[in-house]
Amino acid sequence: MSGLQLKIVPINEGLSLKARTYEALKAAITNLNIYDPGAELKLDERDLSDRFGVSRTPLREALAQLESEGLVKIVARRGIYIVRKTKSEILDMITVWAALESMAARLATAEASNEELKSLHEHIDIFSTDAVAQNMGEYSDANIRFHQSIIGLGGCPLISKLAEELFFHVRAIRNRTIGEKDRAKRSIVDHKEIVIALEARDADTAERLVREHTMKLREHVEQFVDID
Amino acid sequence: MSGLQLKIVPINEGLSLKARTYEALKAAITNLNIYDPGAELKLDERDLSDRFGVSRTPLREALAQLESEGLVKIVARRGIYIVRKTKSEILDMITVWAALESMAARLATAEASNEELKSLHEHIDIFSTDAVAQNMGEYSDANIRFHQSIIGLGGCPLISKLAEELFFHVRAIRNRTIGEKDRAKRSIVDHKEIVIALEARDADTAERLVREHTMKLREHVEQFVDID
DNA sequence: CATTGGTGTATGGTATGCCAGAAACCACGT
DNA sequence: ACGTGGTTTCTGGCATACCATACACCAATG
Repeated sequence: MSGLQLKIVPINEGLSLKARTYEALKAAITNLNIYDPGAELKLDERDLSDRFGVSRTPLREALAQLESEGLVKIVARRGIYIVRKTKSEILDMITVWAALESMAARLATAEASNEELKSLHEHIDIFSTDAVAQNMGEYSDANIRFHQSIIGLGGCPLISKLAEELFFHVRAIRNRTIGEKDRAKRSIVDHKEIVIALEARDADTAERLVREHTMKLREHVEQFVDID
Repeated sequence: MSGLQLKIVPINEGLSLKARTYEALKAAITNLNIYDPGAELKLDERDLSDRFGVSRTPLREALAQLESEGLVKIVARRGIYIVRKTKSEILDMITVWAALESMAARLATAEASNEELKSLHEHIDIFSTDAVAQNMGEYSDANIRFHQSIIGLGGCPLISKLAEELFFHVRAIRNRTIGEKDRAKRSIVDHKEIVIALEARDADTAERLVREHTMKLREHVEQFVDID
């Protein structure tokens, strides 16, 4: 059998310095709560290149990429700044999220198998509407996985990719939206209705429910979250 | 009056070399019909830096940005390749476009003024369904402006920005989809219905019509366009 | 003639040094 | 004390030189 053959593992060795620097920077920014008033938003090329142990060249290329993604802003001879999204921009992102996920739901009614749709229950059924109140953190994770699953079931990689980028930004203000038990309970009910529509292969209803659900979040953020 | 004051024009001088190189490269790629079998898809850093008259450093940063936008692919020690989107990716882009524009239409029913909605007629009324056949090129431009206008009336800058990026890619295969007079005539009818729904402030209908209209394009591309 | 190992070249990756402009600092004159 | 002008420093932009590897070519070997 294959025991006689050498087991070759691709060497890989990791990617280029630029790519690794990019990842490290992104992770660092991710872990920073940029909406804290005291957050350190200014970066310095030379300082970073020292701390990462790479020269400025790959670092600069990583930064340029982050800039084109809108995470940082580079100003010549002034500095590099981590960008804080405005509230308006975050609301727009949620709107686009709603557009994407509702389209994904529509597609899922045609593309997803019964088994795939069934798997959505995993993210909901573990929480009775009472249990939600118990552990908000755990619920929040399951909540995210639920929405990402729907997007995945749409079978459109581009939607998944775009949604992931949006999620990255919205995540930063997430800790300011959760915590209300009432919202969470209502959310569970919404999710159950969405699954029912998906399993009924009712594209119009699934799309509408998903859109309304996400736009509810948008409204909530608009009313109760203050980040500017 | 202001005639006594010096008229100061911002010196500007143009942006950084990196930014200008980026624009030049993007324009060059735009003007290249990348789906022609004989198109030159391989780039060379040193050659480009010579021809643009800049060093490799800003050129590389421009290329890195183009890569993160998916226009080129850089392979270490192999070369830089202009990316040809697969048919599947293009279909996905049209799907996302449908999601975005239909959401924009929904928003427009609430956000746009009557005057703004009225302005949509400009892109349609000049073409009777007969005149369309006369000048496909001119119609095609008006067609694009019509859709971009709807997206603009949604009042969500992020949707506009994303749609513009998508448009850039889809544009490259556009010349392979137009030309059928029947499709163009049907398109005019669709557009008129969309405007009616918008002016009636009927969000559900406007969203549905826009989505269906764009998904029709998707279906058409799927059936009749061959780019792989 | 086919295979194999070496060697040169092309090409992207990285390090480094210098440049120019912006901001902070300082000294001087009023 | 305050405004003004120069000077120093900090910082990103750019050019250049060198590095490492994938590939092509070639020669030696059977």
